[in-house]
Amino acid sequence: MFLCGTPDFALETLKAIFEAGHNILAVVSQADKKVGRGMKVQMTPTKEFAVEKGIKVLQPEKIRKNEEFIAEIRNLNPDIIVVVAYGKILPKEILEIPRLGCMNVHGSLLPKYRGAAPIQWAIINGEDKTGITTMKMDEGMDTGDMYLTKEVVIEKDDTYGTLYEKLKLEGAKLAVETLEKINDGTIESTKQPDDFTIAPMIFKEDCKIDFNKSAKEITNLVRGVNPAPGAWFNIEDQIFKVWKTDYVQFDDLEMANEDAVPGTILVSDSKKGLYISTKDGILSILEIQAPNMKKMEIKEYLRGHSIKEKIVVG
RNA sequence: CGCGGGGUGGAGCAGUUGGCAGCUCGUCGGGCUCAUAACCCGAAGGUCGCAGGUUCGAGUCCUGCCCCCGCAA
Repeated sequence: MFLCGTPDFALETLKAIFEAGHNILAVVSQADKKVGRGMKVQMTPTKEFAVEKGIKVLQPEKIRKNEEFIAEIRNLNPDIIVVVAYGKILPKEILEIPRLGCMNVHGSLLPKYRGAAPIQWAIINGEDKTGITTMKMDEGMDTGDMYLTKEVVIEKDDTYGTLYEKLKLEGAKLAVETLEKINDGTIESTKQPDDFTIAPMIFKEDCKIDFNKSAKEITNLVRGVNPAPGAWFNIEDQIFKVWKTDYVQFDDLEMANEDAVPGTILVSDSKKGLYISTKDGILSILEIQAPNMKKMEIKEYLRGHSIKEKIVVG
């Protein structure tokens, strides 16, 4: 067999398959990236593991019309190709090479949340559950026939980061289970229902806090993009990132003015915290990051800095 | 040589045109209160990252070095 994938989400599955005793012919990863301060080149997680275990690593810059790469795969003649968070769509000529097809592990309950950022969007939309789906790949974006699914509950305090960790583990387990059943011929793939939704890539603009939404929706956004890239808003032309929030009702807060324009700083106090009005409910900022500073608990931040009350932000 | 910010009492920060080193919180002592993470009074605690330089005088200006952090998913 054969595995394509880059980040540590894929690494978990790679490890599980390796430990289950499958013969991994090669690992395909995106090119190494320059990361960190000083732009040091760092190996991708899957590559690092492969190198350690002496597995062949391929890092084609492009895969479409890359005859050399395609010939290499034909030559290795895998029974199946497993793809996890690889970041590129495989062309038909590659999909057709393995005898048992290509299997993909996706971080949602398909057909919901097809696309690049299923985990983030599930949280942003306030879902109470999501999951993992394994499927037989076709040429579309997460449109292949499904093999197995596994539900995962989204807890109230789950963030993109914590949910990612949970799904990573479930994904690895489900991948191994699916592989075994495919191998035994004890599984059928089923067509996806028609009511699909798309989870597109998330850009910085998507992470801007809109105080015309409810405090609950904003909190879901904050959870969904933590730890990256982070929700943000402006206070007097300075960008502040927000890492943790909660929401309270107007009744719960003294001095709260229900008529305040959404985005008004209602309370800014190093003992009480930072509260901002929204269209529906009050947003309590719990963890903030000012420009060029590290993340700070809000009360800690307000001890050294002042944010004016009554002003409107956003 | 990727871009940028910063090192000031225990914590988070101010510090203006170079001229007595400040603020909020915490800590300690005392007081008030039925009571408090409340309130009042008082106290301790700083080689202003390191090394040079300019100056009558440097946290502040110049040079070199060390360390920390943010963005580049």
